[in-house]
Amino acid sequence: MKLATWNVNSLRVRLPHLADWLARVQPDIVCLQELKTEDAKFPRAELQAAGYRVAFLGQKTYNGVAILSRSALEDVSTGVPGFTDEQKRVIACTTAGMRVICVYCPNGQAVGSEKYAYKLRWFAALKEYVGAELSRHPSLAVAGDFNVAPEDRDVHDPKAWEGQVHVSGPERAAWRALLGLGFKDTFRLFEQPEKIYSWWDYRMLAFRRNAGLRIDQILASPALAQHCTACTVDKEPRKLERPSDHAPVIAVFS
DNA sequence: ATGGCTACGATCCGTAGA
Repeated sequence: MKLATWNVNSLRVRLPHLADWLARVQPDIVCLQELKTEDAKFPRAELQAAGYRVAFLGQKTYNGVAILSRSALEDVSTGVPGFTDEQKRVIACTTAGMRVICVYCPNGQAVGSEKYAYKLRWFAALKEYVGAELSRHPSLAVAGDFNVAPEDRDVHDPKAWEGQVHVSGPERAAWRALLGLGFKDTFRLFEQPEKIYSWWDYRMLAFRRNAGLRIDQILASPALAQHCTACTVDKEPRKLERPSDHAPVIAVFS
């Protein structure tokens, strides 16, 4: 069973890459972020033709999340209950015997900015939400673009990034608070090569230099993590013409 | 040198991403 997450940075632009990738990798469940697409323009027919049921929460220009699954999607919920937010960042469903929460966490722009404060508020609300969900759904995955590089080894140049947004202490503490609920970062359940990242700036030849951050993660509840047999980043789509700036992350469960 | 790309929705530049 393969569960993947991918920030596609415009679903309409990336649909050919996504379709090719689905055919090649054959994931069972896919969490998508940054659709940048209104629901009316969601490419439902194309994804159904590829063999997936779909649940999505979109908006014009910004944000937008979706879950694709080869199995039925049940009990779809959107947003974080009790956290009023115009930004479409969270969708959840039950599928293939597990609960899946797809998240597009806020960028935060710059430490100290209003968007940074929003990011921290948002993470606090997410923690309450996933904690409550965990008690109801022992087999729970939280997958997406967290916009946090949890440790220095997730950063190509920790010195240059020190104290910056995505790596600041409060952001990392907010991310670690999710692990405090019992979740595992599936990528770190396994021995990994060094310098594995999931995002590279479009500028400065960052991908060629592997100047990236590992900000996309698949978190698994204790019961689910026991069944995780692998977690990898698939860099292949990042090598294509007009790529997303993020690469997919794939976790395998027995 | 605080830029460098890319996507979007509005024009022929501004906002945002990370």
